[in-house]
Amino acid sequence: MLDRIHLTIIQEVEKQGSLTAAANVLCLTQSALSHSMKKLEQQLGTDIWLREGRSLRLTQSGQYLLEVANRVLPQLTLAEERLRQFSQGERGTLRIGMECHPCYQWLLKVVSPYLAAWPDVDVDVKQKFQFGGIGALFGYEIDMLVTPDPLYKTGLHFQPVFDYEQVLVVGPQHRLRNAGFIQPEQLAEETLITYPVEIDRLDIYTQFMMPAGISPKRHKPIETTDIMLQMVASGRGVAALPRWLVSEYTTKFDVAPVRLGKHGIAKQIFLGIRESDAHIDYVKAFVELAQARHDMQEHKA
Amino acid sequence: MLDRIHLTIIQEVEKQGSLTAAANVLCLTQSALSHSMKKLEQQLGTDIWLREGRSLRLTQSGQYLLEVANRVLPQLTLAEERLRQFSQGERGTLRIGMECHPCYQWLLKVVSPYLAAWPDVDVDVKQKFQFGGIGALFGYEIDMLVTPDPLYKTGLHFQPVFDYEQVLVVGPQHRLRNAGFIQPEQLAEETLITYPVEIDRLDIYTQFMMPAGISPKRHKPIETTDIMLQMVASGRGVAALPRWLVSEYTTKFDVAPVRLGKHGIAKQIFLGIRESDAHIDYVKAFVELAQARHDMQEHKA
DNA sequence: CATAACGTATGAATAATATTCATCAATTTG
DNA sequence: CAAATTGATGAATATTATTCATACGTTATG
Repeated sequence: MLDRIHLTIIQEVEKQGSLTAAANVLCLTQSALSHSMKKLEQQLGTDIWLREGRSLRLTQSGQYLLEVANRVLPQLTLAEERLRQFSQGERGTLRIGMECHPCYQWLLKVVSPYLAAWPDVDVDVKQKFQFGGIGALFGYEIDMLVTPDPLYKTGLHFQPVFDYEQVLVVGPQHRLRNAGFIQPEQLAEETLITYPVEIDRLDIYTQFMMPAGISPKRHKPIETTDIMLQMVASGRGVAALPRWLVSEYTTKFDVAPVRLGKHGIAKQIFLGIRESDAHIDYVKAFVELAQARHDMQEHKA
Repeated sequence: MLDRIHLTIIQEVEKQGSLTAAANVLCLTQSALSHSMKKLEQQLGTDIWLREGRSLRLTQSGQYLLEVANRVLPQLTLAEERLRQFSQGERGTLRIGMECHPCYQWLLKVVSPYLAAWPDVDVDVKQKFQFGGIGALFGYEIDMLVTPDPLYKTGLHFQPVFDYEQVLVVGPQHRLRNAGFIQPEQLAEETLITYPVEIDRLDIYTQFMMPAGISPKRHKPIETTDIMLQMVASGRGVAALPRWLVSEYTTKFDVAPVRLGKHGIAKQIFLGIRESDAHIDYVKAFVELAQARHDMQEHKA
């Protein structure tokens, strides 16, 4: 069977000019090369070299094999180099899953410096999962999960990476705009605009209105943050978003944040990975980058 | 070292779904595959499969290796197939050298049916040789030589493939046009047009004029047969060409052949090969094709 | 829920293969 | 022409691959 060693020998013999010289370079004896190639020639049924006195000249088969060697061997050495990079965690693909809209905003800020620091790592972002984010993590659909709902299970590791306050966003001249904070009842006559997800994943429902037995007058799902705030700014309803996100949009739209309840709704985003991946350099680096940003945030607060 | 067998195993395991099934297909034991791959994993420093219960899942490294396998293995099997074809003489490159202009005309007629019969054989035609045609044959510059001057030496094999008469070509109203044959002296006042080669390779000199101590009034070298005959037809000189070649041009130009000397100049073209190549199918086929045409020609005559 | 069936891992034994050593023949070099 | 160099080759040896026997864990089944 035509094997890597044969291609290597042919290439080296051509480079060195003789079996003996090639044998030295390859740390083998001349005899070994001679035996190897003779066997190959017998198996292929064609000579690779014409033996002329004590020198070798490639036959047509030999020339062809040399071309194959020059083409194939680099592919194998590249593969080995790549695998070394994989094993050192220098290269890979980081598939990040996300389960919430604020997560996405946060991610954008982290990925950019990460990509710069790890040029050989590809980052894929996925948003839909058949069995939920945790399932996707366990099922190797993704390698990392950004979520507000950690699930501390064996085999997984979660850590908080971002703290924020969920606030109500109102437009100009809204009657609640200057309230220090609001009570659930004050939303009963409002149109509530949210991302199009199940109600039990909306904190303003689960943590604010549902405990008080209140529903908004109307509920309107909107895909994008921009459109959502545009509608809020034009007085078509109110929304619930992270305070920091609202702050970023106040120059663009005339909207204002209002605290939900006396103490506000405190939220956290978590980063989850499989514990078995914790040693991989480029995974570790991502977690550490997130950690560092989190520490910075706490220091400011 | 990443070797062909490893790529084969990875590919087959993926195809069959398990080590055990792949082992059967590859005519090895499950144990052999397990040992092989474990060793590779240790050398590469990275796992290829994640062992989950009794099934295997490719890691990133493994997926990458599978891609490499799918890309590289076909190249190796193709190479083996090509080498088999080389060994069977079904495929190759036939480098044909030529030393005379009539040779080229003859070759064109033979190559065309040959290429049709041997679609996997490339034919290269070369016309310039550092050490002459024979030298090129010995030096493996070419595999076949078409020449009027065979040299029967050990290691080479020549055989005649074309007989023809070298004749003088004259234009319309030429004073020699209707002579049955001419003597050397009758060329003393003519302009002789020939291909641009050394005089001692021109038969009309070596076999006709030089023995009689005669030179033409002028000697004009012309590259192509067409231009040459055009000049002859316009009365600008006379030329020496094979009779059959002149016949082919009589419809195109108003030229006529005249015998050189009472018995004419008889010429032969020979086909030479290295004896060591005589067994190669596509070489043998070419020689036989030439032989067949020669026999046909003799039969007609 | 026990148990059969199946898949992988592993150490030791064995078989197969590659490599070396010693030597020859042929060719080139000085 | 002697010395040096190169490739080929058979036998001895070392290395490597493969098998065998078996263990361990998972999955399927009645």
